[in-house]
Amino acid sequence: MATYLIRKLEQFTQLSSEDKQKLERAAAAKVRVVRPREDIIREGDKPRQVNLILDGWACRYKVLEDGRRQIVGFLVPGDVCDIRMFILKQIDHSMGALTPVRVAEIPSDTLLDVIDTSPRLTRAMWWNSLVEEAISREWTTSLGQREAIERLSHLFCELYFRLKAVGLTENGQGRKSFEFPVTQDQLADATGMSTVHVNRTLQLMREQELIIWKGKTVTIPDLEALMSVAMFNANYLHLDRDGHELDANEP
Amino acid sequence: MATYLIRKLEQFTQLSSEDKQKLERAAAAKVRVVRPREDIIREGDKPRQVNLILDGWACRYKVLEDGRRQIVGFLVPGDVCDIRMFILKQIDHSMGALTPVRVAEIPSDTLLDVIDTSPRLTRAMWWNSLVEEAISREWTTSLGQREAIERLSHLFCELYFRLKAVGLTENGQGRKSFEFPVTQDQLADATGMSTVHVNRTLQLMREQELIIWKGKTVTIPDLEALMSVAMFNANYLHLDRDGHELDANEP
DNA sequence: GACGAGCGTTAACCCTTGTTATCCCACTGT
DNA sequence: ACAGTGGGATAACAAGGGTTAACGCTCGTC
Repeated sequence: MATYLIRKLEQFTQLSSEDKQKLERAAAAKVRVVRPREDIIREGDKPRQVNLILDGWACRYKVLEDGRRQIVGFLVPGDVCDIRMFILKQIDHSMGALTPVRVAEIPSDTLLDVIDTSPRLTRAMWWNSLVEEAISREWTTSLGQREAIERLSHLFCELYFRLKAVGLTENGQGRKSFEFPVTQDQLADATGMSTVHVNRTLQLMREQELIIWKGKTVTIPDLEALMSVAMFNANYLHLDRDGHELDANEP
Repeated sequence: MATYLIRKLEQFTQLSSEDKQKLERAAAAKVRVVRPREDIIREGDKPRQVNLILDGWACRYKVLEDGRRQIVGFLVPGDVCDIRMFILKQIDHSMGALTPVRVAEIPSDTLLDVIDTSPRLTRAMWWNSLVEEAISREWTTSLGQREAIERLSHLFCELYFRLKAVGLTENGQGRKSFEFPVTQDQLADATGMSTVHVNRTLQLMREQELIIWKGKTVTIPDLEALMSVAMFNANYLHLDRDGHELDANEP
């Protein structure tokens, strides 16, 4: 159940089989299914438990008074929606399902207990939330400095590396691909662009063979080219366990 | 020494005098002075200690390969630069002084010890980093959805509330003001706008009497008006200890 | 007292991106 | 077979904001 989370945490540090079992048990407690467009948590809710994405895609988003919406992050399998938030009186942003999503509802106490009894897990969960913070800063940088094509390219790079870390990418004949069940509308909300301009820019990216996007599958024919356009530097994802360098050509 | 940090944390919870003394002692250990334009920490550095801003203004920023710079957050007195980062191998963004800054260098162990021996402080520090995350998401929202005048207005609102929390605002004749030693250039890097457009937009804001900015002092003649333009909702700063509502008219 | 650095201000022009409005296709339910 | 809906693709036009290039003011320094 918690396979993806475990895979992700193991990017940071090796977990003992005991640690893994603890996570598995915690995630197995209660599973909820959320349909597309439904919220997993809504801004203003009081945090009661911690939500772990088991399957499907979701996003964090904020809505302005006049209805404008900004997606501030994508949530993929293995992502924990709201760890540590239980010390706040209310959540300051919403999380909504983009596809059918299976969520494990872990009672705060259970998670606290899991963490308290394993320093290694504590560190791994800290690492995880530091990475989320770093991703948020990188989004700010993208929205502030990168222009349309760079911004989209950067997002595809980010998602490729994150999905690779949980084993949700494929690598056939040097072409990397992954499931990407997001509409252009949602992509517009995430990149701060209009739908029309997202579409225009995607056409351009296809022309330049930066991505191939058919149905719900995105293929990256040349990751280094995409990274170069995006000025993507994977350091902020902190995936370099044991100082081992990230390499675009590695499977 | 740690006065501002203590004031900030007390927005979240009452601290015992013992807690406060612990923080004071930790902050008194070693103080470094950083000159304007110098870095407090540079991207790629290995975190060795935790830096607490005692005095002055700084910012977090990221630089793209081609030199474009995005400021991803402002650091004011009482802000902790890099708590929790010591579990990472390297820092993923730089922090630079905007004015002369006095920084307390707190050894990681000291801080861990302080936190470990006081659950209340632990929670307060957690709360603090959750607020920082929330601010980062709000910046993403601003850059993605708010247009120039809204974006600048929002930033002034954020800074007003943050500075109020540490006692660095004044409130004479209903007009709120604070020291704001930031150049239009830096404001441009923070809002993802060009310097020229920052200037244009500031002129507009002065015309509409949203702000008065003379020398290094910003005055807000009508906070509610500014908040309205910015579509500012202070919830994300989580300053509502004991469920007490935030009110623009309160001193 | 002259000079330059740093910062703010303005104008003219242009380009990236947003807006509005169609049209098309694939899917779904009846 | 039909309409309805959601998603994608395009075109024409408008506008917000970037770029470039001046100019001016206030310091601090020699």
